[in-house]
Amino acid sequence: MGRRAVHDREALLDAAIELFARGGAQAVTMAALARHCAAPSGSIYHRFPDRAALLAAVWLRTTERFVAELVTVLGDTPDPARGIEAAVWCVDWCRAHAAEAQVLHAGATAFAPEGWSAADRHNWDSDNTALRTLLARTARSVARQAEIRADEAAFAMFDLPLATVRPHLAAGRGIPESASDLVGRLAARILGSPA
Amino acid sequence: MGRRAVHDREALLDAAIELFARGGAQAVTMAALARHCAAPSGSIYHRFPDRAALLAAVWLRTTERFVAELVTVLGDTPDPARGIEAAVWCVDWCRAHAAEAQVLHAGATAFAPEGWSAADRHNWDSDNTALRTLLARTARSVARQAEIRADEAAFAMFDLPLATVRPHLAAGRGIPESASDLVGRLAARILGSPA
DNA sequence: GGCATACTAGAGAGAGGTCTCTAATAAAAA
DNA sequence: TTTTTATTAGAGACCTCTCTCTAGTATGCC
Repeated sequence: MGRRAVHDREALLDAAIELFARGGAQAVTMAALARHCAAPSGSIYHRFPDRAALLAAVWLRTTERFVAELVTVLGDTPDPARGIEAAVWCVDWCRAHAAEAQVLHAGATAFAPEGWSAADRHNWDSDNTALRTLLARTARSVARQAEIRADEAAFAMFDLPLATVRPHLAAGRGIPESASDLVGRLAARILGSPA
Repeated sequence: MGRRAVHDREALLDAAIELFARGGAQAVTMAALARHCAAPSGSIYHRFPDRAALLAAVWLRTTERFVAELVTVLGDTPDPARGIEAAVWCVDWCRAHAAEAQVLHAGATAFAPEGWSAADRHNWDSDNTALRTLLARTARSVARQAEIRADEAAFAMFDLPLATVRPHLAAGRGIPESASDLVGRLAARILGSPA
């Protein structure tokens, strides 16, 4: 099968995410990645045809991992209690994955998707529509049972945890345990369950 | 008094904010700003000693303007009703100032404050402590009257509107009117006033 | 008018990043 | 062993950006 890889794709992406967490997208350069991994630039270009492909891969792998876990947390037929759990889980995930949380929190636009290849753009689109339908379905289901509006339920489950986590990520701090508590309380208040 | 300025400081900052809204901090280069204003690079460097000073000015002017208006909205002795107004006002401000909202939403770290001059860093520090004490005082006052915790009140007044606005900013869309409604309802629910 | 001043104007050096290209190398397959 | 192939290795052309430096120009004041 040819020579065994010293720098495999996953390790390079891990390093790229690390660079991103430290200095934002502008710190994720092919040259910086090569330095950080002590790899020659050729090895980087062997995996990623250009910088846009690297940035796309950082975004896509991170979001896909996050959503895959989120799906299992939400389960098949989410109710308000499950919605609160999901909100708290988002906070806990950010605490456990500090660097990837920075990626998520920066949003796709930080990775210059306008420069991505057609294939990467397509993957991004499918991820987006899949996520949107998942969230819409979940929000509707929870909102019906909690007797509130769907946009309120959606906020409580997804925007609320990200908003709580955001100041800590921006400051480069870790996420305190109290953030999970706060999200649990607020989500409970919005979703109307006993606090 | 010397020659009249063709490119004055405020106009350059407006242009820089425009560039930021379109392409993030990496798009705010001295060269790009010069191109965008059809000014020679010398004129840019006449106003801003280096790129870090430009980025600092973009951040500082934007936040100082926002906070100055916020102070008047909050008034002297904020109560829960005033807190809800402030939350909705944040959303309306973002709608009315799309480009500056992008700056605010990106956070200071997007402007590489580690490279700022000592003077700019100092201004940033004072702004921060002033804002923090303002928010803490407001949150305490509102929380006492609403009989909730201070961190919950702070969330409802400041993090909540930013979180609601965030997805729209990230997508490059304008802020819909419905966002103001949503924030009003959620803030009312958290602050415990009649919805 | 003449002078001082504040600004415009833009060339150019130097640094760093992107990407291409060729050669070397290690491991699996024949 | 020989061949094939995936990968490492890194030199180098090209581009863009930052920042410096010198010269030119318009305006207010004496």
